[in-house]
Amino acid sequence: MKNKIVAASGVKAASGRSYAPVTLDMVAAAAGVSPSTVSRILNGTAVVSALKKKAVDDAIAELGFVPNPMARGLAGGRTLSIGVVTQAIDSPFYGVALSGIEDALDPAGYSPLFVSGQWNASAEARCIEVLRSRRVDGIIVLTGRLSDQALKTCAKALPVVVTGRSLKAPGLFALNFDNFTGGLLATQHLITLGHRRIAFITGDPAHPDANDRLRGYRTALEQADIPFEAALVVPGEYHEVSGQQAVDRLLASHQQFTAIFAANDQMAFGAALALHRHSLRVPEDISLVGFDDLPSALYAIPPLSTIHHPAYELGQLAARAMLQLIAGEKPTAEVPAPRLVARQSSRRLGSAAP
Amino acid sequence: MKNKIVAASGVKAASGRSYAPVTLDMVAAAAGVSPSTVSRILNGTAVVSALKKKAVDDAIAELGFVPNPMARGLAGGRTLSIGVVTQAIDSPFYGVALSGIEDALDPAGYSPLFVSGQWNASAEARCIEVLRSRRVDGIIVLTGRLSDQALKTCAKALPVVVTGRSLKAPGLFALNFDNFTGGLLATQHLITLGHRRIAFITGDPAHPDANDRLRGYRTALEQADIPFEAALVVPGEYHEVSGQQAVDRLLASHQQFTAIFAANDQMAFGAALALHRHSLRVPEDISLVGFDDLPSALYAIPPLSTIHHPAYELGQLAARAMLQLIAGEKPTAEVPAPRLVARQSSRRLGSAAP
DNA sequence: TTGTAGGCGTTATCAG
DNA sequence: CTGATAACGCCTACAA
Repeated sequence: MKNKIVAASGVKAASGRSYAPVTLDMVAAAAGVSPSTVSRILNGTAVVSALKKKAVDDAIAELGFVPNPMARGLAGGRTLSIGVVTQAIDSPFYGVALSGIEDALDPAGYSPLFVSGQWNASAEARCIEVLRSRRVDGIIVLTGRLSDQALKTCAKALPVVVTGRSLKAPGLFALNFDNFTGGLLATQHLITLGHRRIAFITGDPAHPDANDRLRGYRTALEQADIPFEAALVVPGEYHEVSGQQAVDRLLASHQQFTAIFAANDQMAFGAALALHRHSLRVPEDISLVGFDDLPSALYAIPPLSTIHHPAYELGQLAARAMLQLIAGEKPTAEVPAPRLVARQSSRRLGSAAP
Repeated sequence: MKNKIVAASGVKAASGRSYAPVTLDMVAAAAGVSPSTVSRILNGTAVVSALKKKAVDDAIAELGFVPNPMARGLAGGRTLSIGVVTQAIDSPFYGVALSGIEDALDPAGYSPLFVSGQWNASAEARCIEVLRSRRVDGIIVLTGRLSDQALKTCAKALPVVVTGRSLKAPGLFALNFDNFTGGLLATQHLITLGHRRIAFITGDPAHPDANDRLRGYRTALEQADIPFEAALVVPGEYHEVSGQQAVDRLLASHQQFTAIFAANDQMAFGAALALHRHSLRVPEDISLVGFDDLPSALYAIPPLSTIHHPAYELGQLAARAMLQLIAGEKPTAEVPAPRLVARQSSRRLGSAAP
């Protein structure tokens, strides 16, 4: 059913003609059947004789008919559009995820409707109102600040897929990345390289994932019998400036450290710049590890060691889960496990060569 | 079916929703007026007595009524949504522009509907079909590959705002950034610093802006009486890898050069990495200038000198122009002029200190 | 200034 | 299997 819609618009695009309001009724007339029959063929709602089906398919192709989503939404109660609450559409991390969502939704004939919550619970709540008023068929929330309760309530009204937290509720599916293990891996990596005084730049404490990453850091230290030192943990806010400031503060405090683990890549970039400004080289003087594996991590100087966070796949998974939820199936998607990507920003303590 | 209320709740119950649809009719009933009066107040279509207006406004607030965009769209009115054809929603440049669009549209009650064309004319054509089928009130095309003709045709059916090219047609408004001057400024900057052998990494030749930037480069050379050398111009494709490869090729060709101007920041980042890999320092050995002033340019090491391209403002301007077009006004927006942002990746030729 | 009636393009519910 | 017919929620003449 869905494929037909895509095919139809493809044909129309290929013919390059300008828009004309071809309605379902016109198709019906052209095919010599009733509108209901056309509708049934379009939606696979009922079995139709092969003969009429062909006649209708031909008419659709001929006329370049594209169903009107408005009318469809009004009559049928669905809009073939999925609301996506993101925090910042221009974030390097979310951008990739959105791209994954779009790609997964498209073949099913659904369109994403993006709204930005700006890391602000009340803005997010407003976003959800907007989406509802537009009668989206479901809502995907990319790691926001809404309370679990708010999401559960929302899920009573329409399917919800949320990333960045674990949560169980009817009509709701949560897709959580294992930030704890990610933090663990990153820290273990540095420990394995011989580092013992490892500074940590935290993420925004309001994010659950930030705390998980911190827990991973602490656990790795414990496992290696390295005492935790609060002075080596500096607060950040997940963006570049905060990483830069964190390092400035760290340096000003005269704490000794040979490595830095930043809770995300953006802060790692800021940290790298601060180190550079203080004439500290990465990785010769200080090893640096980030988190997320943004596309740009590969082009940092030196290329950043980091934890791979599959944002694109996450978007795809979320979208597919939503499609399943809508179809009444139970989503089973699992987020890929975190994986360390060792590049050139980290090296063995005291080694001259990499 | 006995009456509307029963019918409505029946539908909702069937689809398992608890979201109570408040309709315009209900508002009318609550306020003791006719539906058309409510509609008029909602749209400002006609003058209504202050008394009834207040009653209706109260009822709307009381019931938490939100007009159904589907019904509104179907009935022939607006959908309050603007289609935005972007090339890659996860591009650092476009992400910022989208953000500007969203922010400018929101206060007017419009929502953007983003679709990605992937730098592919036929995909873009399909995008436009999708947007039209969703009955968007207008289309903003962010620098695509569609032919001017295709855009003009499209503009006959609904308002179109396009960036990245100059074009005049009824119902169409083009917002073009002055890429030529940008290229000129960047090159002049390097020349002023004493550089004479300046390599240029081009953008994808399929983009008009890429050629304009190249023209700017050539013109600056001419003005300074520096002979143009084809061997110093290497093709790129606007992404990091291509910048990296361009430098590899340049170095392999044994051409002498003291500076590189990359047609966008992403290629400049790739170029910087390639230089780093070849143990060439920026800016001590090679000066580097980019184009676009991506947010991350500020955090490159060293921070990248570049041409400021106001992506966010561009998005805002495009959105506002669209709003004007819809209102029947003639947009007059002008894109801010390009501006050089000198940071640390470029310095005077032969100088030891910055 | 206000109300009434008809229709926008589909889907869903009935009979046949 | 198929075809009328009634919604869906709102807007816009047309009438009053």
